[in-house]
Amino acid sequence: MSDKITITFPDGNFRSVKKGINGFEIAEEISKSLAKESIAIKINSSIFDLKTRIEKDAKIQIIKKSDEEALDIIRHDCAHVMAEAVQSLFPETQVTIGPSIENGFYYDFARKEPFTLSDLPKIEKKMHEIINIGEKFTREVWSREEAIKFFKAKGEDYKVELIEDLDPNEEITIYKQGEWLDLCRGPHMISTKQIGKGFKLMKVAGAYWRGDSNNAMLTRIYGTAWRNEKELENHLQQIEEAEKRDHRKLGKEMDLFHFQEEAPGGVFWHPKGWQLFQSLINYMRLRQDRADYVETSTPELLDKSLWETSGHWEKFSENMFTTDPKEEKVFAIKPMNCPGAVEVYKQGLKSYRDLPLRMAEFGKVHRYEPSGALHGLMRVRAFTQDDAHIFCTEDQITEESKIVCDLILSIYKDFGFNDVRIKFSDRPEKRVGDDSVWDKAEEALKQAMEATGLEYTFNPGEGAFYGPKLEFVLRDAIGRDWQCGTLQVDLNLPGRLGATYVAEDGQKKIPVMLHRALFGSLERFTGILIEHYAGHLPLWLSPSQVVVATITSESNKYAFDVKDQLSKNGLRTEADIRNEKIGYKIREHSNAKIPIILAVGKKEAEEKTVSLRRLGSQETLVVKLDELISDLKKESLSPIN
RNA sequence: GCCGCAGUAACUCAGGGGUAGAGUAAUUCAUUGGUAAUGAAUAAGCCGGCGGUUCGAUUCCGCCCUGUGGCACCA
Repeated sequence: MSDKITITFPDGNFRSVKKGINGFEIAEEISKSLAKESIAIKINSSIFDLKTRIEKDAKIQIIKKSDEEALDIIRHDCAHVMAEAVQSLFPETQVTIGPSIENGFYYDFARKEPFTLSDLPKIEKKMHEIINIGEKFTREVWSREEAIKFFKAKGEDYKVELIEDLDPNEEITIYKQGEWLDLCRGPHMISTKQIGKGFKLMKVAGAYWRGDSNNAMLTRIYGTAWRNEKELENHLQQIEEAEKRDHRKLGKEMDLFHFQEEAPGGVFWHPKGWQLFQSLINYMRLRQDRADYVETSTPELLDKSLWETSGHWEKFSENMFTTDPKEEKVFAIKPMNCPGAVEVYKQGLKSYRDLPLRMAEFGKVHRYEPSGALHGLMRVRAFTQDDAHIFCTEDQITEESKIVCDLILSIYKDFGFNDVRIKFSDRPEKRVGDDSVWDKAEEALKQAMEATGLEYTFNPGEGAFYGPKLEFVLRDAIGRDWQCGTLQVDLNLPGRLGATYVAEDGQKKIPVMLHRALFGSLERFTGILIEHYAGHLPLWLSPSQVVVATITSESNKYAFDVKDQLSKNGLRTEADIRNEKIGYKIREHSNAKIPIILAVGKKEAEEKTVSLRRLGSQETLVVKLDELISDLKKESLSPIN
């Protein structure tokens, strides 16, 4: 038997090495600098500690600190170092879990007094000390009994619970760094020193043990970690950039909307915000008209019994607003539009010839969202859905679903959202209807997805209580994901609410109902657009499109003349004839995110021109008034016109 | 809903057991100017609400409301 094995590198080169060699030794054989740089090894597509012995022929790749794959390991190491720092500073603290996450890591601690922001600098300082010492990470395999005994003795109840719940066949591995140790699968780097300085503790938060609100609340510390300080700096700057785009901040600055104490989760739309909101509705209405939808409107208050019949009451009564019973009847404020839509459908006898019937409604719904969930326009208690219910036959599900998918993607493109992901969710635990019906609904939706050829990910158990659903997640200008559109195949509610149609054979049948929303919540979508565009709305959406600003009062008359002509041509225009310097006016209107500022003075008045300046540009352009009007008329058209 | 943090002038924020502060905005006056802040003066506050401690609370303590960062939830 040979004591040699063959390792193959990513570039296809291979070499014969002694059996039982580890990644560090391989790196050293190649070069000293590589050995210094390396932190882990990929063996046949799984990542291991650098010191892991290789016993068989394998494809390997040395992971250097500068590699993309290093991030996860650095972050996980950071979590361990933070836990050590915390336990050395606050010995009464129990550790639980501490994974790496997007952009960083966290660790959940159990402690009587939750940590506060003011504890972070101390912990961070201690972390730097631990990193500077350069404690070696070492891996050990323990027996289950040994591990349980050890953590029990230490009073680490959560760790004991974790070990007890591990798969009995799984090896129990412990990672030590200096004196401190943790139950962990790894991998880790060689030394804490390799973490470097590219990390920062960010915030503290409460988090339930094992993500279950029935369990104890732990105290979680979040950190961000990168390969070097420059990357960290970069990340912090990105956070700042996102804060600048915050729709709550911009909404105030642009005078779009406000919230107040008396209406938690309710939006007060100001004239400009409402203008934007209406532009979106008008756009969607046109798109729907062209896609053969009809539009309806149904009552906000419906007898509670209707919600019991639909099944909403059973699942969501806790989250529904109801009226104070002035008579026997209790009314519920609608949290969804579907029962109303079915009632409209049920008026008059429907034939298979009427199907598919695509019925839209810009319905305002109210949901009692948990107080902690509220967030600006993104999560409110009263919002407007661009809802529609497509009544169709089972045979039509695939085609109709495909049409909806195409419509959604086409609409998102009009706002510059080209990166859209689709999630497919199937039956949840708490649901209505027989499994055979669910089988049919899920199968139909899957077939529809096949027909579109679009890629999707699978979200088991996340469907609506009446049917499986698709969710459309779009990525904005700075790479954040927002879940907006949805399509749900419902073979349950139409039957429960008594909808029928007469089929070709003269028999009454129950139609299928597809629920779909494209923007989802208009309020939320407005918020997303504000952040996506950083307040720089395209001309067609901008509530104020043009400001005509005078240089001196001499040009007031001309300014009003320009404003009138633009207004007559459908451009939302204001004149600013205040006794202020032009620089002041430019600054103010730029801050208010007005897309186009026209400065007019003596010269412009004489020549019938304007001096045009666009938001975000320092350039000025002198243009003839009539040319400007025809250009802006074109530019301000919505994408559907 | 749970854990942490916050609430002071229209806005952004400082302050702190003894009559409340700044910048911006507003109002008035002067200034008529060429592309991101002209100058001066004036006025502006139940210091989120309710209780408690105290001679005295905007400040300290408790409860509540709202917001906020997470967790949980999201038809």
